[in-house]
Parts: sequence; structure tokens; C-alpha cells
Amino acid sequence: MKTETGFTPSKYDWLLFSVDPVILTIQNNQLCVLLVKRSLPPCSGQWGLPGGRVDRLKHHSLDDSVREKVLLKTGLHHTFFEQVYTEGGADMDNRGWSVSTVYMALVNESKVSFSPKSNSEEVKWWPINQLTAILPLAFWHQKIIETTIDRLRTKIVYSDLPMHFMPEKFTLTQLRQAYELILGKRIESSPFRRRILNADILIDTHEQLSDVSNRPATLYRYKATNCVHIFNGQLKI
Amino acid sequence: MKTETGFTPSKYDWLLFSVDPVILTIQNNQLCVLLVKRSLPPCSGQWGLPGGRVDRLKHHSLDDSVREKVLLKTGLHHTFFEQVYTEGGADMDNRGWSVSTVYMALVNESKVSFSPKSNSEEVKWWPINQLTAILPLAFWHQKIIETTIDRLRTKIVYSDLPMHFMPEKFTLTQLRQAYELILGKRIESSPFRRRILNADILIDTHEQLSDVSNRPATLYRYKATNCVHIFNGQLKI
DNA sequence: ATAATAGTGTCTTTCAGACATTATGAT
DNA sequence: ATCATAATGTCTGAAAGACACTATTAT
Repeated sequence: MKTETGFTPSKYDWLLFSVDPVILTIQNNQLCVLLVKRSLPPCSGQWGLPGGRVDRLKHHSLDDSVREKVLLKTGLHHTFFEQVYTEGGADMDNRGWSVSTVYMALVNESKVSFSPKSNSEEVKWWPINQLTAILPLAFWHQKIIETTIDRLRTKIVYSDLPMHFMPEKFTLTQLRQAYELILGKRIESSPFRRRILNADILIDTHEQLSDVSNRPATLYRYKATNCVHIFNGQLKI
Repeated sequence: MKTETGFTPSKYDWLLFSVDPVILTIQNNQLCVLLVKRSLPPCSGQWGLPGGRVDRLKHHSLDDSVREKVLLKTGLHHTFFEQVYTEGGADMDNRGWSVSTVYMALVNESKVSFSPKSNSEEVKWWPINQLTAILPLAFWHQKIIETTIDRLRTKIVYSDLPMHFMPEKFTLTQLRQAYELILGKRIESSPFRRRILNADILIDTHEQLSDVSNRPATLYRYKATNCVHIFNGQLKI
């Protein structure tokens, strides 16, 4: 076993390395995570993250590898994702010393189509407050999901990460509800509107959402969908 | 090559994995990083981070591995460190696909004693604005250091990370100067004092630093040295 | 007219920034 | 008395929280 340049690693140089994407969305007013029912050991029969080994030949970088895993499960090419943390140790996987780099991916549920390639395995959006029904998850995936949502929670008090959950056109109430779901508490509508509108990141489409029996709400679009706004002030936690 | 449980990884399952600690301190009013002059290839003769391969037998977890590397170079057992990010790809190391997890460690310079074990190699605190003298650094270490200091910079606008640069007893001016060094700009003394003192994280030792020909400054200690305070307001960048 | 949600206006609180002013010790 | 730095006081401005109030649609 040699590398391309002839370097021969010793017995202790190799280890199991995998990438675990925590793909989150909002569905039916619930924060959901995409899980896969494992058909092969280890942990077969249990639900887990759609992660796995990095393919040295197919993937050019870690980000590449995540992009491919997310694409494979969601059919989405240009999703937002960001690295959360890396954990490694002797006790994480009973096959031996292993390392896992965790990514958080935020997607809009309506754009997702489960890929044909994943038909053979069971893939499902699980509301994060219904995970108790399928515990234990594979490996340390439960802890990974908790840590990732904690990270999301601490980041939305100063940034507009929930933008990635929104469809093309959305109302300020929909956006505020995304924040509320993640923070797990009500947010005052008035200061929230000020905050978002003053940030100058939205475009008024002059269309309205009027499928209900009350005053219709204005639909907005994001000026730029590829950069996350950082606010000056912070929401209190 | 089998693991303890008999799992046989395929040719594509292993990769080179290393941990790279960016050990920072403040010395002579300069932000410095601890570098090692590499005596062995690859990159021999160049300065680089004191990182390296994880030893599967010696280290129980990633954090373990960092702790040991920092201890080895600084002689310090209980230093503050935190994970920054992980980068991996085919082009990072000419020996093949490799992954590196970067940690930031903040230490008080006066407590550091370069360990006897590192006598054979050259170890040195390099002021980060004098790195131009020793470029290029090994591998991508220059970029890693920049990214780490950027992370430090964005974190100190809302947290008290520079506490880890302080000696046991210190003045508010010393602490403020640490912030100023990292941010690269002056900070108003009055709001800084308010911010720190209102946070209720310091103990007034009722001692004074009086080796200069002016009004002596009060010496403070931290109430807790193991947790980093998060402020409500943010410094402007 | 009513219900229900969208959207505005205003007052308070918190905290950073700016800057003037006072305090204290060495010489 | 002077100098230099420590420490305080005060005014301003930005932005969140609370909450009352107005606007708009379907029924």
C-alpha cells in the first residue's frame, strides 16, 4: 500500500475517516433532519446520517465529498452547507480509531426530490422532536445532530442562516417562524421586521400571499441567495 | 492490515490524518505563533506548525492528541484550546489525500517552558507580522495561521477569549492591549472597562502594578479561569 | 361588522463609542 | 508643579424588546 509518490504509511498512519452531513429543513412547521435506515452493518437497521467514507479517487476535497453526498440524497446541486466540527477517537466506531467531520446543510424542502439512486434504502425527513421514536441512532449520530442544531441556534442570533430554509418567495412571517422553530420561543414581530428590512437584503416582489381569510402578506425574495447576512444587533436568547 | 475487530479496510479507506495546533501567545506586545523548524522531509528546513500524525495507540481522542502535542512543545498541561476547522483534499500534501484538523491554543507566555524533548529541533515564538521573513511555511500552514487568527478576531468581538493570554494577575490595560493587538486597532478605554467590569468575571486583588512613574493600575484575577465569558453587546469591527 | 393576520409607531432598555474630567503616584 | 497613565462621568446613537395601534382581506 503506497501513495502516488511512493510514501509508505506505517500501520499507525491510517484510520477510518468519514463525512457526516446533517441535512436540515423545515417541513409542516417542524425542523427536520434527513436520515437513512442502514441496511448494512455496522448499526444495520438503525437510522443514521447519510454520511460515509470519503472516496479518495472520486473526491478532490472534503467539501467535494459533502457536496456529492448531499446531491445524492436530495437531488440538489447548490445547497448551503458549512462545517460544524470534527470528532475522532478510539471509541466512536467499533471497527477502530475513526474520525468524522460533521457538516450542516440547510435546504428548502420543496426543492428536494429524493434521488432514484436511493430507492433501495429508506430515506426520510424526521422531525427532530420525534427522534425519540427511533432511538438509538447509529454511532454517535444523535449527539452529532444535537450539536449541529445547537450551533445553528447560536448562529441565528446574529446571522440570517434561516434564509436557506425559505422558498423562492416568502413572507416575513414565514421567515420569523423559521427563527422561532429553531430558537424554540416566540419572537416579537415588530422588531423582527425592522431587523430584516433594515438589513436591506430583501426585494419586495409586490406580490401577496392571499390564500387565507385575512390580510394578505407581502412576498419577498432575497437579493443575494449565496451570502448570509450578519446583523449588527443580536437576538436575546 | 486489520482493525481490532477484524474489519479490513479497502485500499481507499485509509488516508493521512494529522492535527495541527496553532499555539498563540502575546510576547513583547506582539501576537506570536509557535513554530518548529522541520528537520525531516517533507518540507525540511521550513518552519511549520508543531502538528503531526495522530498516534492511534497513544491517543484516545482528537483532543487527547492536541493536548499531548501542546504539552510537548510548551510544557503546559491545562492550556485552553479549541477546534478551528478541518481541511482535506488531494492537493494538500504531495504524499497523497490528507486531512488536517486545526486547533487554536491560547497560552500565557510566561508559563511556557520549551520542553527538553524538543531541544533537538528549533522551536520559536514568531511574531505573526514577521512571518514574511520565513516564508514559505511548510504545507498550507501560512493559510492555516491566517484562518485561525481571523477566527480569533471574529470571536473576541463577543467573547473574552484573550483572558487566556493574561498572567495570573493583570491590569485592565494589559487585557485591553491584548484585544487591540488582535483587532489591530485602538479600543476606547472607558467602554472597555465598563464591558469587562460589568461582566462580573474579575476579582479585584487590591494590589497594584506600580513599576512605572505614573498612577499605578489595579491588578485583577479571573473568577473562573476555565470558562470564557460571552458578552451581550459586541465590539464594532 | 367581525375575525384574523399584516404591518406601523412609540417608548424603554441596553450597551458601545466618543470624549471631557478627575485621580494618583513618581519625579 | 509636572507628567503620564488610571479611572470616572456624561452624552450620543444603534438596535432589541414590549406593546398599543392601524390596515387589509375574506366571510
